[in-house]
Amino acid sequence: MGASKVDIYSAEINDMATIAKVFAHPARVAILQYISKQEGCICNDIVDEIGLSQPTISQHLKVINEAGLLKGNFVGKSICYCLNINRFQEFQELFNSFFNKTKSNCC
Amino acid sequence: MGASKVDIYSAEINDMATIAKVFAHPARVAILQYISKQEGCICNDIVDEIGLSQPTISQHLKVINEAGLLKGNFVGKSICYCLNINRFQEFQELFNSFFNKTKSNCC
DNA sequence: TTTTATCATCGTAATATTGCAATATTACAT
DNA sequence: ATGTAATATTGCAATATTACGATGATAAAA
Repeated sequence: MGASKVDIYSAEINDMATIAKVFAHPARVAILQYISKQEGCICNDIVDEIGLSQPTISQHLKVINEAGLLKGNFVGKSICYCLNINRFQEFQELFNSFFNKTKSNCC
Repeated sequence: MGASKVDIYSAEINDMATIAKVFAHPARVAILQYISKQEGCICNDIVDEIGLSQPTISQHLKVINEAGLLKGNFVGKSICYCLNINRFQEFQELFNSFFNKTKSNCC
């Protein structure tokens, strides 16, 4: 196989897994941290900062973006990637809600 | 490829990704939720509850266990799985620390 | 217009993950 | 000891992910 049986779980559970997947690769964690550290949201030195090729970084950015975590502003020929904090906060709340719900009625 | 270049990231970043991977599959999220819901930590009807085969569930349990999230008590020939709340709480704190750090100094 | 820089996409190789059938192991009961 | 129920392990097929080189697309600069 290799494909998850998505249809047998509730939407809530699938959402949780989908969101977690974004953070389930160190490159994406590193990208998110790096972007957030930049004042004024500087562009693609991400490739230089992290040790991966430009296409690979671009691919990871796509995953992060599809999760709604990016805002991209064009500045000349570069793109300024910026964290979508609202969405990020949403994720944090979802995680906490999952954690709290799961541990609360535990044995 | 298919293999992550783990050696180019800090331990903190790799830890974050490793932990997230546990929650990055709906079966594992479902298993955790189910286990936590049971009063007194009941045994392996997880297979019936979720719609996957016994070997598959066993495999997912192994992943969860290797992350330190399970306590297993033998009760006759069955095993009572129980959430390791301390570890679970640890994970929650790690996530929150990552979220807070990342969003705090953002553009 | 041509060049140059930045980023996305395509194609592809290597590896990982998911899921299950078959089998092994474990632990109790008889 | 033998049988049986519960769980783990193995082996394999299908699919997903990761990474990169090559190629495109776009927009400023020359």
